[in-house]
Amino acid sequence: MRSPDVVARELLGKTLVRVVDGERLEGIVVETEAYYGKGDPASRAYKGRSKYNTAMWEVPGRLFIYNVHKYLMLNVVAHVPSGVGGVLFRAIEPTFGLDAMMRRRPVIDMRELTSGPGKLSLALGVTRELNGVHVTDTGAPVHILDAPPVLVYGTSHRIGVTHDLPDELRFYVNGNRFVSR
DNA sequence: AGGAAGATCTACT
DNA sequence: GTAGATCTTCCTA
Repeated sequence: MRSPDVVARELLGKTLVRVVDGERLEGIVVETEAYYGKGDPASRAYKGRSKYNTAMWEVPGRLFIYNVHKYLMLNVVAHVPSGVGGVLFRAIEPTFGLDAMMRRRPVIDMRELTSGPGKLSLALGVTRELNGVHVTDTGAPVHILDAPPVLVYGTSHRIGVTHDLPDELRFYVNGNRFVSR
């Protein structure tokens, strides 16, 4: 229940957990981006509320999933009360269940496994049915485990957006191999 | 109904 | 570094 940019920073270092087909997959969040609502031309909420993006207006802490090209983007809803916004997971450092991730996304170079929003969705077996799942519920098929905040981190403009805001809304763990670029 | 654009990725130069 | 694949949503007619 805070601004997307605050949540995006504080998600760095937390553990993203995915339970699928009886297997547990884990990774440390190393790259995120913040998206606002009206006023943010890069946001999926920019053009107003419709069926597919309605999660961005609703309860913070739930997943928001949508596609770009052939891939699914994994987001968590984040905003102050009665606000609009979300945080995109752009990269994780895989820490558990690597073999199961490799099955879903075979790669030679491990660095390619989860170093991008579309890549991590494939590796973690993300599907549209996960829309609306609460990430604070440790019994959920996708949830997040708390960890000490990463105090020093890098920032940049968001990647791949055609109309960005003046602020730098991409956050990443300095020097981590799994950061997308 | 049709076409364009997009928070991407891969393959090839 | 650039081109092309590919799927959902949105805009216009």
